[in-house]
Amino acid sequence: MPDKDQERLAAELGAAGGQLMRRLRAASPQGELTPTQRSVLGRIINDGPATIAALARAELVRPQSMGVTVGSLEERGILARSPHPTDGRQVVFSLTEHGRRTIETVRRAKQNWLAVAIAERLTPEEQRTLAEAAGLMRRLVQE
Amino acid sequence: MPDKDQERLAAELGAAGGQLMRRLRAASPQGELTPTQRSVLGRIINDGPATIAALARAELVRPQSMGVTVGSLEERGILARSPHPTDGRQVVFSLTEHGRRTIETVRRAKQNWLAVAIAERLTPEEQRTLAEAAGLMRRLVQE
DNA sequence: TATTGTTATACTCTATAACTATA
DNA sequence: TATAGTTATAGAGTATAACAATA
Repeated sequence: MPDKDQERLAAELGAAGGQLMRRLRAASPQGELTPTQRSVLGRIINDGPATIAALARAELVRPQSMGVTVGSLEERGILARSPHPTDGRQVVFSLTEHGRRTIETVRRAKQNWLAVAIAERLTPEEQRTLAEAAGLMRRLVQE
Repeated sequence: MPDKDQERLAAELGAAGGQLMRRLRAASPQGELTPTQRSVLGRIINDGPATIAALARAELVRPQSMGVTVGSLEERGILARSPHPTDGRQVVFSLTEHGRRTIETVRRAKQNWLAVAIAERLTPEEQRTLAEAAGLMRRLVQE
């Protein structure tokens, strides 16, 4: 059973997280990648090509929702589909060359508001705290 | 200029934050309060009655967007409007008795998924890390 | 029967643009 | 002219439900 401090921390974390996400979305205008798209692409970059169902499980969304996200990335030529070698139901998505270049561009410091803010406004120790906290947040959302 | 570590931290924080917010939204079904609504109510509880414009500035959204959020809370009888004493343009929103009771209910541990997860799955030191990180996130989003 | 993916529909959150009323 | 609020419209992200194809 949570005590007062833990309830307050939950409220504060939710509010701060919401602001951070809003800020991130606001900082990715027009043709750029949205936070959701970046998250999906980051996973494909780290773990390799993946199916919609696998991405949905990893990102904690419904397959239909992931279908929309992946579909928009496919439309933009950032992801390309290919059939699964043995399972005819599955469709594997991988990064295209154009996608790889797009991501390189996005990762450039100028476009990357959050990375700049972290570098300029947090001490190294605070950056370590934040990195640790990101891991803790990952642990909390795991079912 | 951010280095590789800082860029990676930014990406990781964005991804973890996104998952946390999705999980929070999924954990507040039907008649409950959404994270955005909770954030606004928390601010009114802490700082007292406020106008739409003031809430919009504090929460980093446009006044029109805040108008939608506040409007939905007003429809549900959680917030009530009253005219500003001296400025005829402004409308001040405050918590109703029904709103106060709603929030009490939401804050009960059973409904509060995140508080329970924090209490059960993080050590006291990890909780302190997370609390500190929430403050850092607040600082980062400040313009 | 279970899983993968698609299509249709709807809700929340946020945005921009254009307007009215008040200062 | 500037600020507070409203209304209209749109887009992103997510959800549920119903379906087809494959395992």
